[in-house]
Amino acid sequence: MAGVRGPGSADPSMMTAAAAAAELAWLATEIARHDRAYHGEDAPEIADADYDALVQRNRALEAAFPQAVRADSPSRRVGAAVASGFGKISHARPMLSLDNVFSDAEAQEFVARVRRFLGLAADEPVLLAAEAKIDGLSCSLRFERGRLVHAATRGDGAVGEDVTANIAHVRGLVHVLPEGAPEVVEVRGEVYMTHADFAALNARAAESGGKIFANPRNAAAGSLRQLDARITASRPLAFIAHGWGEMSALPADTQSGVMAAFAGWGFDIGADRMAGATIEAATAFAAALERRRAELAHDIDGAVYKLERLDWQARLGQVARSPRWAVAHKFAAEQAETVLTAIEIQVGRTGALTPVARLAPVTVGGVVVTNATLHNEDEIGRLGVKPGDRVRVQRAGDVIPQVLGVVVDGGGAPFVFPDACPVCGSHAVREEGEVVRRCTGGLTCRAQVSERLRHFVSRGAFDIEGLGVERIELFAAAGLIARPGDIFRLKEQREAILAWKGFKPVSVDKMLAAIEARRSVGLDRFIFALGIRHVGEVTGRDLARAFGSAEGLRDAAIAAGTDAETLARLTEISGIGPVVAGALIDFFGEPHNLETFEDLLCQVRPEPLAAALQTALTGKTVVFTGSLAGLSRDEARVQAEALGARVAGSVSARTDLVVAGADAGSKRAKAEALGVRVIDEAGWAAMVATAAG
DNA sequence: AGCCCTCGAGTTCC
DNA sequence: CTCGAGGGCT
Repeated sequence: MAGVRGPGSADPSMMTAAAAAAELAWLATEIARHDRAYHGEDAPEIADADYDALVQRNRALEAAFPQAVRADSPSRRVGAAVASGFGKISHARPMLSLDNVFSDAEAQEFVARVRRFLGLAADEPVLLAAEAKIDGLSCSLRFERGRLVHAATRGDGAVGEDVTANIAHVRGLVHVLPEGAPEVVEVRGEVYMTHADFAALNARAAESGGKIFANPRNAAAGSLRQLDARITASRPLAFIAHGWGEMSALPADTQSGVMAAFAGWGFDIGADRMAGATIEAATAFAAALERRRAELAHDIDGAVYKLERLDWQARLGQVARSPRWAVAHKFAAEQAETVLTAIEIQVGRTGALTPVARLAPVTVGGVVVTNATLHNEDEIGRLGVKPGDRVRVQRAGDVIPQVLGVVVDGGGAPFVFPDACPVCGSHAVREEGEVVRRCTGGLTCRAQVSERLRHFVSRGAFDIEGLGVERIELFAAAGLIARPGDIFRLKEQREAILAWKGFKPVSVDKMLAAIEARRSVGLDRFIFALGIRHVGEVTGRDLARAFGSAEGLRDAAIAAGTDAETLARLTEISGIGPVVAGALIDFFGEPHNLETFEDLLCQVRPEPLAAALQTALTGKTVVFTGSLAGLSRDEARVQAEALGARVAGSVSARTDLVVAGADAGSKRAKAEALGVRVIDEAGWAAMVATAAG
């Protein structure tokens, strides 16, 4: 920890913001710990008066430094919700995952894509930083004025868990940065356990009857996520840095340069790395690493390649889940053989029937696998698998079990894919040209109803803590919940729920508090939660931006059903084409959906997205035409969108600006005919510079 | 018409 | 994680 070991007594008005932030971080952890002890079974550790002193100190600091109030501030928590465990920390920059490649050819393709996006000349070298990909769990360490203010797990990428108290004894990281380090530094890396430490830990556990971990990764995760930080301290964890989040200044202009600076500050950055590599050198590095895999002190699951030039990284930006400037080259997955005992059919929220292979338990890559998806009807045919066959399986990307093919034919009868829903018996049809077969039962199908509710409370949607799949299904089966709005009326059923076996007041109240907290929810989550076909997290966000309110979306979708002009406006939104627009019209055209929607709106208030930065281009529609010399189409689109503009493909009366590159043809002529403003590439570059600056 | 990039929807195991 | 499909280019 950054030297904060107890409640300070300094007068808040005399403190620096960084000192206050550090102390607030400590207070948040400490108060949460006492709350748990108080609400849970453990005996309280401190007197009530001392507890009150902590809370009051927290309040005083927050009053003096309102900008330092934490997302996980004790003063913000509702009642028993504090007993839920770790505090939450919002990442200043999202913690993304990486796109994967599985061969040298795919790695080459990654570089080709980078070249295309940046519009590089063929002879321009693209240099990479390559490093071993450690199999641990990601962690972000935030320093302000050289002091560690918090440590957070990745969580869902946007919000992680506060493990500040748990990293105190982790090897390979520092708690205070040297003089001259930037004001704000977020070092990201992997917390892991070596093979030797893992074996020793399990040996100790075996003697004392403690928990045996399946592999070092699980041991590291289980050890870090201990509510009692003293247990974590006794576990041999280590940290290797691999990147960064928010930085008020960068100590170098290349990936490897920044990492070298981290090493200079005392962080372990790992020995298995290579700077300034061509893609050929990088893949050779990965191949050599794979050969040495068994000799390494810790588990790795591949190599990571990142563009060295940070200015290029910034230009490439990211897609929904991962940056465009980095890729993980995964090693060949471990394989195993087992018997496929049965093929079962699951029903998803859209009614899709998905076949799942039940397998005789087999260990693959350190984990016992018993299930594997078979994706769809065609995949079963392609693989030629039948119940009773001996099959080869692997964990794709070392995670998801996958059936590769038949090793020994078991002689069983071929699997016949059902044409009726196994849950409700309704007809299951396969649309022309589609691969999936769907149950037509709709809301009469129990599986679809509970899967929809499950989607509603899922992580990207309402994300209600304490209300998981099991409880949702239990409440649905008991008739307490039929549609989403009912969740917000559950508090009226408190007594009924408490009468059931296995429901204690503490946990029920915690759940009810979490439900209450979600009466205010982001509009993007709200739209995603509705479960409209073809509308996932990203499209939900796009729609939230475009309409600003749930009612606005509803009205537009209803009007678009009959009005061609509204429909045209809908499909002009980037990412919305005829199919998605049709799905929106269908959804709001269905009286039952509309009722459910209105009912839900009586219970919750969707909040419009925080206003994006206002620039000269916010809300404007831009069209690019002709060939651009300094940047690719893709990059131009990303630039425009970052400034709040929409990029359209064709010029119309609603176009605000046309950027005409060399040899612009009909679009430019049309823009001029319509009186739309036309600028050239240099004019665009200037506009981006001013708007961004 | 065809290609590439994203996204959505399904899945596993801890 | 993987697959298929939608959207937006060329």
